[in-house]
Amino acid sequence: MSNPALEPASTTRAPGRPRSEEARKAILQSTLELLKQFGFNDLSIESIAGHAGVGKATVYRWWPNKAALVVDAFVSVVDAELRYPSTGPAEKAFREQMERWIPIFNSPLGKVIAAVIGAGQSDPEIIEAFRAHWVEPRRREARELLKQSMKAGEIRCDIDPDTILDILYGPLYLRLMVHHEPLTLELVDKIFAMVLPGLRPQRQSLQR
Amino acid sequence: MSNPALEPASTTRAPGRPRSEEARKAILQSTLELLKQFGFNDLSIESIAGHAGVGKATVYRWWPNKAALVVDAFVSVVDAELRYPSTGPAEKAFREQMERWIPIFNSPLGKVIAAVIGAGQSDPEIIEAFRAHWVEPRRREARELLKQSMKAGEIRCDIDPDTILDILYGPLYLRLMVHHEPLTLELVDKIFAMVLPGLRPQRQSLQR
Amino acid sequence: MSNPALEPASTTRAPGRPRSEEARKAILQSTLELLKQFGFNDLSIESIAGHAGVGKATVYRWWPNKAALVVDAFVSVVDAELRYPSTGPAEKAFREQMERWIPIFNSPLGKVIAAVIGAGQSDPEIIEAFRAHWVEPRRREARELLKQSMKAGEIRCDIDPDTILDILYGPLYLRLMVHHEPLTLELVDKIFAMVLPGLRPQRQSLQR
Amino acid sequence: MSNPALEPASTTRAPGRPRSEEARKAILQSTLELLKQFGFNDLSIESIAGHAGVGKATVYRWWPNKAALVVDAFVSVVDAELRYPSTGPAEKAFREQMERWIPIFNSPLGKVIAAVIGAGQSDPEIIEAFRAHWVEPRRREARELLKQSMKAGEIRCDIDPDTILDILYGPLYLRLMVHHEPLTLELVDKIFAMVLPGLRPQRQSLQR
DNA sequence: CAATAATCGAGACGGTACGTCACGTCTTCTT
DNA sequence: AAGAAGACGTGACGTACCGTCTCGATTATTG
Repeated sequence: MSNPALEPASTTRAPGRPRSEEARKAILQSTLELLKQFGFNDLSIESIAGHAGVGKATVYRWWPNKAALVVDAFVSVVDAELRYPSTGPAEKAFREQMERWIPIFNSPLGKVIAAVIGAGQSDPEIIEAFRAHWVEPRRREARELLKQSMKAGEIRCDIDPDTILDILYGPLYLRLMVHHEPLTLELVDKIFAMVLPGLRPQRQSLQR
Repeated sequence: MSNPALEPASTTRAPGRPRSEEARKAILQSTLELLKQFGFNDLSIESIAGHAGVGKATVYRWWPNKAALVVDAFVSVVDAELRYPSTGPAEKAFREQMERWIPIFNSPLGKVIAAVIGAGQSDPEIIEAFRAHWVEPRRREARELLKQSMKAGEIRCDIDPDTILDILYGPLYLRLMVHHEPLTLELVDKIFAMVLPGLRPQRQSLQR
Repeated sequence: MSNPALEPASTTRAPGRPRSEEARKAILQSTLELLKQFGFNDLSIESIAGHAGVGKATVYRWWPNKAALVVDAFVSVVDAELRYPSTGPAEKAFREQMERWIPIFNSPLGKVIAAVIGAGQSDPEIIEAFRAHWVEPRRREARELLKQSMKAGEIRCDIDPDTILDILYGPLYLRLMVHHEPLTLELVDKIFAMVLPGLRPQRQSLQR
Repeated sequence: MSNPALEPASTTRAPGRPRSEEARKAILQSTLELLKQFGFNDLSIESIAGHAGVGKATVYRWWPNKAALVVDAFVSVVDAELRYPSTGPAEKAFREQMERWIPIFNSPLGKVIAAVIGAGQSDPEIIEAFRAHWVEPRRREARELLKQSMKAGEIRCDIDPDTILDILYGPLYLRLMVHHEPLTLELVDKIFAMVLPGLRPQRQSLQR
């Protein structure tokens, strides 16, 4: 993102005082904290700088705007963690996965995820970063698991894995964003009760 | 919301100059126009008032904040349309309804809906207004239709209607917000292919 | 200066909320106060607004920059006051005048005058305003008195009044600005001791 | 001020890399150049360093603030010139000296002097630097010349030399700062026409 | 037909945050 | 040790909107 380390490796350091790593970490940490508290709109660069004990200019030196900063903060916390690979029968694996999501969506991180998706509605870069750093890493594994299960004849193979995942996870994201109903473990049960029969191999596929 | 016509019908009119209907329309129209142009975040009440040729106070007199105004504006556009044909078999009714949503979600109005949900992640009042003026009116009818179908034994009755609706519409909203896959009519087909078997009355319900 | 009352008298008021006279006075008053304390350079619009209990935008609405504001403040305090007309023999009149200046130059107003001249070195408008509202009104009277004395044969008439005034007042302003020596009544005595002989009608004028 | 050469001459040089004389010259040169272009207020240390191809810290290492730097810069330009011819009759010496000032005050250097005095009204350090590095070196010689003339009975001795110098030079500085009248050679003539009679030994001194 | 009352437009008000700039200090590597 | 480079915390800049307010003008109902 704004990582100079990604530039072609040069043995010669840039001249001048190097960037303060403490400042960078404090800024990202404060961003997450205040994002949970206030959401994206009521989050001000000024308050982030103040909370991080950092000059406003230092924030603007490294991030062009609030959006880029929030994305960086979100990515930094989420990039390598929170992956729960599962094995065994697909049904059981997905049910376990989804049940693990419920408390996470209800935690402060859930608020951050919602805030990032929300902010992404005004800024294409944000939603793209969300897809690249959140959705896709998780989908990759899930897609693989689904394909194997399809090959094994456990689940129907006339519907692409991504759509299946949308059907399974769509309701969770909907409730995360709209708050019309609580996000409970029971919801997972009901989703599976509804979807399982249709998940198994069908005699005629995609019938109307 | 801001509709005095909903007050108890009184033959006696309030004294004083009545509200200007032209101003109201101009404000809502300008809101939609600028919303499509700039998105929710870069939309200012000041610019709406200016564009509508209206005093800022006139906006604030009738809408408490930007969110309420935006929700009102887009509700005013789609209020009359998009009601469920409340008769016929439930399956067919929902499928037709969802298919009608696809082009709408892909139109500028879809961007408005996404913007409102997005803004709602920072402001509880917004998401509440979205629920009250958008989700709930539509759910009310859909819920009724589902209940009748349950009574008629057409669909299983061990899962509450709201969850069923979350499963049906969740994928649509997810794609609307995240843009990881396109919103096509095919998606509706696949959702139904997956969900229909589980929608019919089951021998044992909610089995794990 | 920034006085709309100077526009061609119109019977119709401008639309909108009228300008707050209290705010205007508070701003000018605070400007003078802080100018005395900090001088021109260390005077910030931000502090003026804060001290006056006024929004920063209100200052910028009416004055384009710090310089215009300081000039306005200076003029407002100085425009009609501090004129000490004197009659009688020119020598005595001027000596009295100058002696009256000493305590004024040593007072806070002296600091303001010095600050305005100082600021005028970076901004032609300031020094012009200083000339128009401070120097010229006082010179006008002094010039008149000198001309009458010349006609009466009391003082030489081969040197223009303005140069005489520069010689009399130059030392005062020099000490006001440079602070190399104190501004005392004694200085006035010495100036007159030096200048009086040359002030009387000379046999040969401007001899080298 | 920042002249290590004034330190007690030591045969042993300080350890480490010696001060770069090129840097010093480039800084002073850039200061003068930018000062003429932008005036004192809009002159930034940052721009001086940039223009001189020098690190900001190098400027701050040798000059405590902008004022000292500016004073140093313009002193460096005129340091060698403009010393009083310390012999001959005092009257003639001063007249010649003052006549030499007129074109200088009218040159860009005059603007610099005015800018420094102006800036000094906000910052005591500036006016002090001006006194120490500009006024005093010149006064020292002039004072000496006056004292010798007093001893020789050429000029009155009941008025201290500094006051005499204020009377002679006050009008010049006044016109330099206020611009109400032009600075011409004629002015010098008039000053001497006015002051000379009072400069000679008087029968009764300081009479009122 | 006035008096009253609520609306309208316009735009000034006290604020808050914006993104930029320069300050004077610091931390790095190079000379 | 001094050089350049340039990041650091700080604080003021001038701008844009916020939501509230005060104007005169307009448009209705009520006495």
